[in-house]
Amino acid sequence: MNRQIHGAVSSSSKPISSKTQRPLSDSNSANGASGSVTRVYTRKKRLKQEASEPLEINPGKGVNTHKQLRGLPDIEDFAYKKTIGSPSSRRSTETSITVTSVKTAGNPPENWVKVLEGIRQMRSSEDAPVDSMGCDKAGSFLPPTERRFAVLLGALLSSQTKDQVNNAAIHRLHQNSLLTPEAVDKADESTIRELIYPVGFYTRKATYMKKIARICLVKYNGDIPSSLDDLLSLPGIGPKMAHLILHIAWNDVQGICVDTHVHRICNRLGWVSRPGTKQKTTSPEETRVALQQWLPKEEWVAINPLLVGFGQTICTPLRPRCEACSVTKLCPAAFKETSSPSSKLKKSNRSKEP
DNA sequence: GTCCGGAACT
DNA sequence: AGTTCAGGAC
Repeated sequence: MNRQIHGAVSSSSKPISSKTQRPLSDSNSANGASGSVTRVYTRKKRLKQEASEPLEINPGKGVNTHKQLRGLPDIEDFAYKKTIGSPSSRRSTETSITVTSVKTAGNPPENWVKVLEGIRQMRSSEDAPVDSMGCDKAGSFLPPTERRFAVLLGALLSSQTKDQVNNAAIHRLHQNSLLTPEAVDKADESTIRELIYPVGFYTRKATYMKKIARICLVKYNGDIPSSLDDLLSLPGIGPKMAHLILHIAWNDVQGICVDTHVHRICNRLGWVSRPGTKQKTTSPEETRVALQQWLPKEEWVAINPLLVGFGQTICTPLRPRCEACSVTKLCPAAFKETSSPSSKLKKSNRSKEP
């Protein structure tokens, strides 16, 4: 039924089931960091200057990354934190911009429309956790700037976390007026950590939240970045979340939000492969680039919730329920991963699969 | 490749 | 008890 952006939504591949919360144990309410809120950021990895070509992404919207970050107090190091735009992501972005004229850079797999329709049908008859929502609904009641910040936080917190837990955490932050960069910047990290618990990796995420809040304040005037590269430069925000945030917060589709489900399913369907080969792609990023080569842009946003839900209910990572799938006739991997007990032995035997 | 912090499988 | 899963940092 409804398929919203899915959001960072339950990235949980686990079949539904509930049971998460657990009382906040005092060992988690560590206060060791409360005094270190303004700690000095350690110098991070150097930007891997592939400085040759000028990067032009999202013209008109983006802020020019490196230069503007240089010389800013405190957050300076973040400018160099990540490799901004690997060669592949660069290419993909360019592709996305020209997609209307090129339409499809690569050859679409046969029957992809039928497969997609089949999956849509299956999805409409089964409920998947992904339907319950994630960061796309975060802060929908807030004014735009605050809503965007809430979306960003929702995306950050949602990974490895059930929607319900994530939503509850966002709710607690809101109750404590901690959904603005100003407030988060002022709050103790330990306070934030306790409020967001038990989202996955809450300690790291509390740290990221503090850093992100400061960056938003200093560099983006209290808003969140609006370009892909600037989002990627935030700690804790990688390709998956960056594209998701762009979609939801800015309604800007620069790329496909590829998570582990999309990655796995596209490979099973034979929709993507390593460039120039027939081998499976080895990372979600590689999958994203390959998928963007041929999938019409109109499908870029919908593909994520669609495949995530499908991956949670039928095309599961382990023992996919091929018997319940309506597109097995079009799937090269159908019935080939019927995990049998001794998965160990099995795995080594089938190192390579069609 | 390991870590993070835990849930949910086998 | 051991393994798998998941996004990102390092």
